[in-house]
Amino acid sequence: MGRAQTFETATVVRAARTLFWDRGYEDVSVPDLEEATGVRRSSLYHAFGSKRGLFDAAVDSYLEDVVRPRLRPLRGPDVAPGALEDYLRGVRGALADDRPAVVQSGCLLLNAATAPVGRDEAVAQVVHEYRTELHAALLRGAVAAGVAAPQQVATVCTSAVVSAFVLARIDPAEAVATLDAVLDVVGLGGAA
Amino acid sequence: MGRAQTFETATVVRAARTLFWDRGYEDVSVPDLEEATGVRRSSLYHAFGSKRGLFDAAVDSYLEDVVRPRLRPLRGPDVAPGALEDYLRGVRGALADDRPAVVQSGCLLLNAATAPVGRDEAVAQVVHEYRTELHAALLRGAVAAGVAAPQQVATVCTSAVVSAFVLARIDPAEAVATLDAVLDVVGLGGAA
DNA sequence: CCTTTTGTGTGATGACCGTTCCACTATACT
DNA sequence: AGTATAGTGGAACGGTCATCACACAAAAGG
Repeated sequence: MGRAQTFETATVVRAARTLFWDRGYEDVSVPDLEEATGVRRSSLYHAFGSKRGLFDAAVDSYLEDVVRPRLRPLRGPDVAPGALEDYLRGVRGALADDRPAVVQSGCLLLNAATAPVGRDEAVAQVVHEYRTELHAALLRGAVAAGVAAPQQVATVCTSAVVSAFVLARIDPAEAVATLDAVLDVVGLGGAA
Repeated sequence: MGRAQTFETATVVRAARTLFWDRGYEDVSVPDLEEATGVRRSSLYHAFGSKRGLFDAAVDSYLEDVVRPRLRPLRGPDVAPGALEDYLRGVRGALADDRPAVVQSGCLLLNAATAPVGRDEAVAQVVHEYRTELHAALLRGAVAAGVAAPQQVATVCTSAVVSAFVLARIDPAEAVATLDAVLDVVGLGGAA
């Protein structure tokens, strides 16, 4: 019963996610969100409760549509030997991409970690879980690849990914170089 | 000639630096700065021109008093073989420190990198130079330590330091674990 | 058809932001 | 002592922020 929503929730969340990803939580204003989504304040507040509610929806969408698909090959019961290398090269490719929107945004969650909103308990928790999930996935990849010290390799790879995303905003070339170096050190960087 | 300043510039900059370090540029308001420094707006604007001017002074102070002293052993003409390990262990110690103010603040510059103010050209440039300087210093340390592939080792260590500082705000224990792992992988982590 | 329920559009709310203006105070040079 | 100069305190500025209140629009159930 009642009037039907004139916008598609997923589309609006995706638009908001792009904006938050690029500019961070606090630098995006509600008028900015209105413009990007084409939906007026009152509707956004009706649907999401607050700016923060929309951000939380954007974070969920980020995890579901961006993070998990990239991690999928490392999470199933059978992990291919080359899955870790594939993942690292995939991230490398994304950061080396010319499209500036992709390059300069880094990671939505890591950006939030160092921002004021990162001091929020719930946000900090999500970021923590993200890193834990990433590390666990890379560990599975390291084991599957048969490296000598999988635990340390996984941690080093995780740190490379984290710092690459942070550097992406400042110096994409260095971000790529970081991933190349870790591929070398870990012994996956050969002519492959 | 004229009236003398009633506050010591260095002290005020240090207080502002602590605040910016902890909370970031945009989350610190001018009233916050007044309270932390004990100096009124008009005097701050007279001395530093703007909130941004005070932030720039805080960044200079951070580089001079925090970054460079820690990097000193890696910059002179003679670098000790253990200097790289000492540096990494020093950062580890700082992050493992119980004092919450130290632990949870990460790095003033890296925090700025992912924040809105990081999109400012001048700030991005400073952060880039910081990372370059850090990498160069670690490279000297890697050469002095006589590791097999100094270039890659330096890059991996740099990435570990960067991600440790970012993680410090969310999960200090993981930040420490990251540095431990890189010490292991690089071959400096033995019983030493 | 008419009522109920839900979504939308407009406009205003109080709070806070960084910055500026101006009168007043204190120092240093003549 | 007198005057030019620089620093300080306090109040105010316009602008923007996130949020909300209320009237109107549309769809579903009786």
